[in-house]
Amino acid sequence: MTPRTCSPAPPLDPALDPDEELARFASALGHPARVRILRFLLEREECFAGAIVEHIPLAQSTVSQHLKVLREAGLVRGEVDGLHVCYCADRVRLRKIGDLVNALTPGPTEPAPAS
Amino acid sequence: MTPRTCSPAPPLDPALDPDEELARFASALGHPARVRILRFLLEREECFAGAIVEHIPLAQSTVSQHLKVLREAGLVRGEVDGLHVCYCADRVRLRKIGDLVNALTPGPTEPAPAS
DNA sequence: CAGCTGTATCGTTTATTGACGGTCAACGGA
DNA sequence: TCCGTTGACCGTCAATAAACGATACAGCTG
Repeated sequence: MTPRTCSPAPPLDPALDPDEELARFASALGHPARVRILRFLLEREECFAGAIVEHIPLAQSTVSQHLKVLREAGLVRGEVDGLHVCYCADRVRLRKIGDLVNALTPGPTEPAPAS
Repeated sequence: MTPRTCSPAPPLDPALDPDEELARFASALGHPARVRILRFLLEREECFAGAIVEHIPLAQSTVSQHLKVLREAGLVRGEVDGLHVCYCADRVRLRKIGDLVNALTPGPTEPAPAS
């Protein structure tokens, strides 16, 4: 069976200059609870919202808000599955953030932006 | 002459759990003006504060605030050089952020945390 | 259909952030 | 010594974010 992975590709705002884009992602990661949620989702490949709420010592509504922020940044996707909502971290998007950060400091591990 | 590189190694708060640490860094990167400042510093290897203020369409005091945030996150160092303050981006710290983000998504380019 | 359950959203409160002008300390030059 | 320049810091204001309880809503289940 498929391990309940979320839909493959949400759109991404194309009209952002790189600084704004990076700032947007970083901003979404800029709260410990959100990092924690993200890490939790990454550990478990997928899970429904209730599990997250149980894992995080915050009110359900607060967790939902954080999930919304993560969703809007595209770091997380959620899709309704009957009664539950199944959330997944978007690894591709996360990779992209790492790339954006690494691109700031061209160095030994990052050959060159090149053409 | 030395190219005005800043001092080598400021301390780093050791007692932070990884989530908080990442959130802290991300939070510092979470504003377009700060990303822009950082990029500007990275382009120029070093420069004094006035140049940054000229480059960013914000009041001097605002830029100074942003520099403070970047300084407190350890992304930037500034040292007084007579009348000026010489700012440098901390490439090592920036690398570390990239690593922290990439470590979230162990994948093809990131062999494994291993033992 | 009625009720329960899992989530999202609303409205409120408090805390934090962003931007600004003003000011102050440090320094260098006249 | 006096002045101009540089940049940090302070106080203020407005805007945004974080947290919560309450409520609304959608979809099962009886």
